[in-house]
Formats: sequence, C-alpha cells, structure tokens
Amino acid sequence: MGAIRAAVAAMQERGGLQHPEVPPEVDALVRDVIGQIADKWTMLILEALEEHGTLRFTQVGRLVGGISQKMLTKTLRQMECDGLITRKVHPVIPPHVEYTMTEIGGELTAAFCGVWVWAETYHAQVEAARRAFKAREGR
Amino acid sequence: MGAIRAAVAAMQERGGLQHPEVPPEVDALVRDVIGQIADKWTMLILEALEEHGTLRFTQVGRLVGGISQKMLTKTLRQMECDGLITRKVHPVIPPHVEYTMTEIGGELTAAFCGVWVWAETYHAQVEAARRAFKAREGR
DNA sequence: TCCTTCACTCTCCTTTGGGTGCCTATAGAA
DNA sequence: TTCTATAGGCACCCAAAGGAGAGTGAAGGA
Repeated sequence: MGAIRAAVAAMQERGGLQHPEVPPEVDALVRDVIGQIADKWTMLILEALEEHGTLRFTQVGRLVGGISQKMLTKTLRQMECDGLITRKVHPVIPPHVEYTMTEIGGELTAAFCGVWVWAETYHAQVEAARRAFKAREGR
Repeated sequence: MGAIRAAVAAMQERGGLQHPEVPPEVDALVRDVIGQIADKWTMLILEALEEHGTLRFTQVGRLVGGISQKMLTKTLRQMECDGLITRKVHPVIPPHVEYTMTEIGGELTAAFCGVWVWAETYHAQVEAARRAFKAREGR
C-alpha cells in the first residue's frame, strides 16, 4: 500500500496539485466529477471493461450482475458523456453496440483499483467492526 | 500509474485474491463495502479528517461544507460502524465529541487519493468530453 | 407464420436521500 | 434572568434513485 501512496505523491509532485488551497471553482468541478463518477455501477462497469476489453450491452450487464437495464443504460450514457468509454453502434438489425474504455477511463480504473484492493484487504475487518458496533450499541 | 497496477498485482498475488472467480460471498461483501463507502460525504469527511487530524462535529461540518446536520450525523455513524473512524465523547456539558480516523480509515483515504488525483488531473478533459457529447447529441 | 435476439425506451411503483424545523440539557456569558 | 453554544434525536416532507415489467422494430431461423 506504501507503493500506492508513493505513486500518488509522485503524481501530485508532477502535476503540481496540492490539496491545501486549491482554487474553489476547481474544487467544485472536482467534487462534481467525483460525485458523478464515484458510484457503484460506474466502478463495476469499469472493472468489467478493464478485464474483458470491448463488450456489448448485455455482456456488460451479465458481468456486472444485479443491474437493471435502466441503470445500465443510464450509467453507460453518463460514462460516455464523461469520456470514460466510447460507444460504437453497428447498424445491423439485431442491434450491435460495443463499449470500449478510453484512456482516461483506464486511468480512472487504475486509480479506483486501490479502493478495490482496500475493500478486498479489509472487508473482514469492516465486518468485525460492524459486529462490534452492533454489540456496543445494541444493548 | 503503472506502479499502482504493479502494487495491486503484488497484493493480489500475496493475498491470493483474483478477480476472476473470487468466492461469491466475498464478492458480495466487497460490493457491499464499496457501496457503503463510495459515497460523496464519506469521501469528503475522510479528506477533512486526513488533513486536520482529530475534529469535532461542527468542525467536520464546516470543513466539508454544504452538509446538513442530519447527513453529517448519519454518515459519521456509518463510518464509525464500519470502523473507519472512532468517536470519543467527553461527558461535559456543552457536549464535546471528537472524531479521529482509524488505521483502516487512513488506508482507505490513501486508496481514494488516487481518485482525487485523477479528478484533479482530468477534470478539464471530462468537461471537454461533456461539451463534445452535448454537441453530438444535442442536434 | 411465429418466435427469438438485441439494445434499448417507457411507464408505474417503491425506496432512499436529504432538507427543515423543533426538541434536549446545562455551563457560562451578557 | 435570558441567551448561546454543542451534538445530536425525532418527525415530517419532497425529490430523486432505482427496480419491475411491458413494448419496439426488423432480420433471420423453425
């Protein structure tokens, strides 16, 4: 995990981005972007695309699992709008649409990967903390 | 960013966690944890605590900005439940409660840092992609 | 001729997110 | 004596998120 911290520090050095005192309008934009992007389905779709490359609509749905068509459509549109994926429509008659990650989508996936690793690493501790919390508060 | 990917691969090797065919109950837990944690307020509160160390209730509220008392209370409780922060109540009469990040909270913040850096690095491109998308779809 | 496939769209419905305002108790300030 | 600050709890409310299920349209197989 130290490597991630180091990499992050390196990126901050390179880009000259420090958290303390970033201009407020940039902060607002960043918050907006984070708000749009840091959602469950976006993360899961990025995961699926990273693992399997170009996918079709129903393939994404199957890989993600438990997502309704509505949310899948909506999330894919949002991601396309934000430039995280590209959408290629083949105008054939059983419709054929392909979704592919863009470069910045790949970068975001890589950035999110740390969170996945965190979740996989610590989910047992989170479970334990929840049980302990319930025991403390429950009585 | 390759360093992150490498670190992740190393962690997966070490822990024996592969995405393809991870036990379904673990997958469910990880998704649940991600779902709980990948929310706007949690991220912003972690940010505030990382930057300023131990904070009181109203301090957190001021630093986060734009959050209602209700959501602040709720989010802090959830984070305490998940073991991301500790809550220390001083039983004095103007109430005094202190919130501090735990170790796994710190790790999560570090993991999320990559996403913040991504947002700061690419938000201009996201803006551009959105404008281009609107121009494409708008007419 | 009917059914199936794909990638949606539309409508209806329930759940959740989140805001506002009112309540607490008491030490100390005005 | 009255007001304020602190960290919430509680009740009510609206809006948005999100799920379920039906519909769509045309090509090609049975």
